[in-house]
Amino acid sequence: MSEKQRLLEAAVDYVADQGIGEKSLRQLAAALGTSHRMLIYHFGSKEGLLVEIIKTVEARQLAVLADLAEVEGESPGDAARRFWQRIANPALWPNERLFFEVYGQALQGRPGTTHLLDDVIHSWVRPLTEMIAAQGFPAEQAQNLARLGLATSRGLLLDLLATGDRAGVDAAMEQFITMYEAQLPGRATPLS
Amino acid sequence: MSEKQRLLEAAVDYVADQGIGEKSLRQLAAALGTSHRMLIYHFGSKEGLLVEIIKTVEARQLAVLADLAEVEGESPGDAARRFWQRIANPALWPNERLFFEVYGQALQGRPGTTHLLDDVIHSWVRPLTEMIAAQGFPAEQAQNLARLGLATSRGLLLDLLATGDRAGVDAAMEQFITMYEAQLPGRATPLS
DNA sequence: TCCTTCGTGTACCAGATGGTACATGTACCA
DNA sequence: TGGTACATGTACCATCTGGTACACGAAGGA
Repeated sequence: MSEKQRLLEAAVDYVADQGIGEKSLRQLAAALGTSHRMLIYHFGSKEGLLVEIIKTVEARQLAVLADLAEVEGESPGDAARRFWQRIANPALWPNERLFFEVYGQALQGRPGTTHLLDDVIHSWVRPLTEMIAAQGFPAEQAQNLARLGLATSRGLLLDLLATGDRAGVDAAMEQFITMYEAQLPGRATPLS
Repeated sequence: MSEKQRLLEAAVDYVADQGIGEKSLRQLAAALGTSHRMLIYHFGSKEGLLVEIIKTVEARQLAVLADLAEVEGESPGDAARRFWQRIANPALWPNERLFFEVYGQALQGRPGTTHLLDDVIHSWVRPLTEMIAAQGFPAEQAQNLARLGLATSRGLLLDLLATGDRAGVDAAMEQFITMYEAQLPGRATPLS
């Protein structure tokens, strides 16, 4: 692995812990055991470094999704539960905090961050839609459910990161999954 | 209204538009037609200003909630729809973008922002729980539904602010409300 | 009239900022 | 051996940063 790559990984770990907002190149460099001169050397400019950090954060987030291979014979509700258990894992919190920090800055148009907005929804909704459609939902409803499930997960994650109240948030997610299970095709729908 | 109050309101409007992240006192002051000297004079320090801005953002957010007086004879689903219509109103987007930007920074422990985390969940969940409990839900489930509804709304709002896809996000919310209506007490629950 | 409060302009400060110039070291390949 | 690509240290730069010192003026109450 190149020195550049090593520095980048270390930089992401550091800003995941400390926040990316107010850090100067010199602070960053000192924490990584190098000099601000080297960061400019490898990444061209501060914004160049920012862009690469964000790409890494994005990649780490997507890795969580990609890791969710399907389990044979698992019910849709249990798949959702496993999905949530994985996302809510405290080991991922630093990266998720950083994700939301950058998301917020991207919404405000900070240079170098806005490309994150292009994929932040659809790179998740696309695969989730496929998984849900495989349960027998019509395509359009599957997409609505994917988008809804993503939003609910992110919203509850924001709650969890703010309050740390794992039990309360878990209960809310369980409520959601219960409602989802009641919608599954092949089940009597109380309204029809 | 004091000069300080006037400046504060103008400052919040400005950072709602431009982001609060990288702005210096001088940039802020220039945009407000004053000098950085005056900002220090009125708010003591940059962080003092930051704190007051955040309080204002928080207050504006809560004003949206407080404005949701109950409507006689409205069904629970329609109340939820009205709730969402109000939140998703584009006129509120700048304030909401700023809200999420500050939220992200608070999660990373930026000084002067973290007090937002104390109330960001419960000041919404408390009143929502009451409204939902009034529909006949048991207390605990009402709280779960409130927390879930808040998270879902915020998650879909993040989606909306990133993609601008009002139709897609509305459809996802409609899916959620449909699932919610199916849970209402006094209705046959398909699992029991 | 005097005094106090509020607001403001000008000028300054020490320190930090992102970025650059230039020389140097080290490894490996021809 | 010489060269070339990567990496690094030192020193410097103009500019900007949050914050301060001080003087000044207008308003208003005693």
